[in-house]
Amino acid sequence: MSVRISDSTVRRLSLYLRMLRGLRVRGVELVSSSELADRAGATSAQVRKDLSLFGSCGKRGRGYEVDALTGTIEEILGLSRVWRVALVGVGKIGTALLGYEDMLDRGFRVVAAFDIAPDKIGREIFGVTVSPLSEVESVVCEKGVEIAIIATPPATAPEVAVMLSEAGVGAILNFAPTRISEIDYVPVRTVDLVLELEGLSYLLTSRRRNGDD
Amino acid sequence: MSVRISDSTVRRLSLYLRMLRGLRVRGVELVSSSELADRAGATSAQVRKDLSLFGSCGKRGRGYEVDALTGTIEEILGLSRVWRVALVGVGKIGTALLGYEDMLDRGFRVVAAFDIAPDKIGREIFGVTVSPLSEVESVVCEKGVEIAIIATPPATAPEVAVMLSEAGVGAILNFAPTRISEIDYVPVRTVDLVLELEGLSYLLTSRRRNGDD
DNA sequence: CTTGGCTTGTGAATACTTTCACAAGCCAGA
DNA sequence: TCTGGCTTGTGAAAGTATTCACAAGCCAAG
Ligand SMILES: NC(=O)c1ccc[n+]([C@@H]2O[C@H](COP(=O)([O-])OP(=O)(O)OC[C@H]3O[C@@H](n4cnc5c(N)ncnc54)[C@H](O)[C@@H]3O)[C@@H](O)[C@H]2O)c1
Ligand SMILES: NC(=O)c1ccc[n+]([C@@H]2O[C@H](COP(=O)([O-])OP(=O)(O)OC[C@H]3O[C@@H](n4cnc5c(N)ncnc54)[C@H](O)[C@@H]3O)[C@@H](O)[C@H]2O)c1
Repeated sequence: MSVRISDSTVRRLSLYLRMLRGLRVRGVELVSSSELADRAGATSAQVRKDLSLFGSCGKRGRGYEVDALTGTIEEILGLSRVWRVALVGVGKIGTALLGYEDMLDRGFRVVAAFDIAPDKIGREIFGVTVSPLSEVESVVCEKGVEIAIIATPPATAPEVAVMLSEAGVGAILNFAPTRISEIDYVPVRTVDLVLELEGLSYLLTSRRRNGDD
Repeated sequence: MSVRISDSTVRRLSLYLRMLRGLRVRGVELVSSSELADRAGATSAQVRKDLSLFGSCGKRGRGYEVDALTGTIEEILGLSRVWRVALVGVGKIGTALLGYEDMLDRGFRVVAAFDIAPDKIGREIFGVTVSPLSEVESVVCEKGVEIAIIATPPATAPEVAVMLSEAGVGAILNFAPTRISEIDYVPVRTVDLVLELEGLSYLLTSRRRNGDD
């Protein structure tokens, strides 16, 4: 019954979903593939292909029902529920993430935080109490943590990932600029800020090289 | 003379470069495509294809010269220099970014910061003085800002992007979960944390649906 | 100098994604 | 009920990216 949905399609589905939720709040009932496309930066054909992957619910001549489509995409992406998230490394970026309200609005609740620095442990930050990393196993189990975010220095990230996967975390989002290979079928995604800047550096440089065209 | 290098290749080049710099510090002189591949999460054939895009410098039977290859990739990506970066929106994430030393180590120096909140303006944070957004044009020009990072609330991000491109910024890295379309040939990359979490949500959900295989 | 082990560089093959283009279908209005 | 305008769903085509597989080349050792 399940089709494999490619990574790039999943990303676009997320974007469509964000738009659809906005439309729903505004009371819009129908939306066409080209409207969705405009705001997600895709083409209308792309949108229709994406949506047709899971026997689709559009109405020829009219468009898609906002309500139904929102539900379907939430179902596919697993977003009709709230995920329990842990944060490891309550430093500069970790603290910012703890205060990121958007996460909860979109279905990700931070229920635990870990650090190794004695001055961080025990403190309550944005409503979450920081536990010592040594207690990761018990806390993850007790609070039912499903996804972890790593925001520790790059050198420690791989070992932290191992601890997390052994503690039973199901997926990891890594902010440290270190490659972490999939451990024991726990998927890992890395967000690397500097990598993105380097991509922009390439664009600026190659453009300059080819005479600004 | 210039070949178009695809986005995914550019990303991998960044990863190779990071590894190469590490090897250089450790005094390693030669590296094979399979060693590079291991740590970048690619295959050796992929590495060789990537490197052969720009008439390559490998030695059959031995591998690639770490030093020469580092230089070549830095040249291609435009990383043999320091880029001047501005940060707009000195809130939770913006402050964390100002304190992110790794950026400078990798060739991106934050030379200006902007906000609209009166209590932020004029303060010096991690060595950078916060200017009012209204002065963006003069400050960008004066300090020679080439790349800007947007860390303002999502609703204001698009208008900030317009101001930045009009002020002469060459590229934008956007942290707000809003699509910003390319304005006037200024490339924009968006880093969307929640989108990444949603991708993980999909993986966990689809796996569960298909019986953990 | 020759052999053997190893690694690059690259066409060809495969796999994956996106775009095209149009029949099929829906609805509003006459 | 019929017509015309509009939008979906989808094969087929085009475009990209990755993997395969092997000749070409290098070096060290004998
Ligand atoms: N600061 C940023 O804006 C930024 C942006 C993108 C990525 N990053 C990355 O995020 C990571 C953290 O950066 P930061 O600037 O917040 O650094 P930081 O030094 O402010 O914070 C690191 C925190 O991790 C804790 N820590 C260290 N080892 C640990 C371990 N083994 N287990 C648990 N906690 C541990 C430290 O006690 C500290 O609180 C780094 O990998 C950095 O490259 C930072
Ligand atoms: N907090 C996080 O960890 C986090 C993570 C990822 C993405 N983001 C995104 O980054 C953005 C900022 O988030 P935050 O948590 O730092 O919010 P914040 O409210 O702490 O900071 C926003 C800052 O932007 C300033 N600002 C508002 N409008 C502005 C304008 N037009 N020009 C310049 N400055 C302006 C505000 O004065 C404030 O200082 C949001 O779009 C958020 O979705 C935040």
